[in-house]
Amino acid sequence: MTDARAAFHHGDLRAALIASGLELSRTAGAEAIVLREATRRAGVTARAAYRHFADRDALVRAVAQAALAEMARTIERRQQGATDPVAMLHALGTGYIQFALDEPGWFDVAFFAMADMLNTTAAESAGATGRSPYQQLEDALAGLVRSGRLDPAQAPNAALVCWSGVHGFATLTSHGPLRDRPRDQVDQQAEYLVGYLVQSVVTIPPPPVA
Amino acid sequence: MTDARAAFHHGDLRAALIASGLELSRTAGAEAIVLREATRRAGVTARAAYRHFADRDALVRAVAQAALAEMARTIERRQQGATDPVAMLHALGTGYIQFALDEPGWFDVAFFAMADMLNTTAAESAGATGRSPYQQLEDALAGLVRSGRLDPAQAPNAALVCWSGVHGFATLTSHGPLRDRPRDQVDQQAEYLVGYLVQSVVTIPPPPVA
DNA sequence: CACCGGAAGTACACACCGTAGACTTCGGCA
DNA sequence: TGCCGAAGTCTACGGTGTGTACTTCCGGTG
Repeated sequence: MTDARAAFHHGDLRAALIASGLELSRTAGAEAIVLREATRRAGVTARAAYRHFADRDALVRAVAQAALAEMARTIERRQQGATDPVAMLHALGTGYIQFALDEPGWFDVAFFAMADMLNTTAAESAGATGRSPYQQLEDALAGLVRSGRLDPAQAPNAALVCWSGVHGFATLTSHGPLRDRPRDQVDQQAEYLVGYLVQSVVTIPPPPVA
Repeated sequence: MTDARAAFHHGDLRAALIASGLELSRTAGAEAIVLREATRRAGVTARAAYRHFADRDALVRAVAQAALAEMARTIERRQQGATDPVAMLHALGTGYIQFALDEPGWFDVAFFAMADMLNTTAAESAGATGRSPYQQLEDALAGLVRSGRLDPAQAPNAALVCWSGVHGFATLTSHGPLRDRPRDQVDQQAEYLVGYLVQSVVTIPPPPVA
């Protein structure tokens, strides 16, 4: 659908619009993606966008997938060289948070992509190794299970605890109440939190409270 | 500024606009707060809103504070009758999540109010007991410290871990990737997560990883 | 009591947005 | 060569936030 022959009047409008969307959302988040401005930057009439996207929301979703892929790449970069599953999980957590802090606009849009669980595992949301952030979490936990440091039955719970904790922290510190805290303090707290979560996971989690 | 004598041509337009804003945002979140529609519902010209709010954003923030207060009341209701600090903390966590699930629109707006840490402690964001959700967290942890179940030096870290975990879970399950999960399953996971966090807090947390 | 100053609300206007329908351009295939 | 369908343009509509200028009406002061 977006093969080379689709390059027609324009070069590849679909890709150009997504690129414009990334520019627009980088500083001001998802709501800054305005269809008319994106087409303007691509040197094309507003209505032309409708040949490639059903409506503005479809464009935003496409940009979101691109942002999520950017996030996956950031995480992969952090994980580079790590082979120990514990180190992998730790790098995943800090990479997730780092991306939210360094690219708050993209983190905001990426959440749109995540909003649909199916998209989270789509190829467009993946990094160089072809894994989306959520799949990267699954991978890291699978590594812990293989190395005998995590009860397989507890893996889903561990995913929940880790994802919730890291995502909450990322949200609170990038858009939320804690967004004005000095960066070095936030980095320190992130390090603490991720260390805390990783350590929790490699211990047997408590059973649900009755 | 909003005393009874301010009731002039209209009854109390400021309050009426906030009420309309709560209606509008209840189902569709913050972006559904459209100034013209709010004034329309108050039976007044669009421009009249500017006598009470600098711009749309100011209205949204005011609505956000009201939503945050609603959240505080939900939590208070959950805590009713609990005296044990552990039970208080547990009820806080589940109340926070319950509100996000039952009122996703208001939870979305409330985050706008939280976006400024000062607002989080403003009187308009408080429940019947005059405490905002963040203050309720501080109170619960202070109770744990008083009862000797939490090292005072670890209280800030505990706040961070709890808030991040609960907020992340609430976000993921109300607007995020997990929003389509069946409600009873989500409730079960919420119970697990909150129990997990509470138990973590009453244990000595691990030191930061070097 | 008359009056008038300022607060509350109105009328109109503007630029911008997302999107619909009909038209034009252009490349590849018969 | 001729034509068909994809890609993009033109024009238009209703909606939005917001600026400037005007009107309406209350409450305190002479």
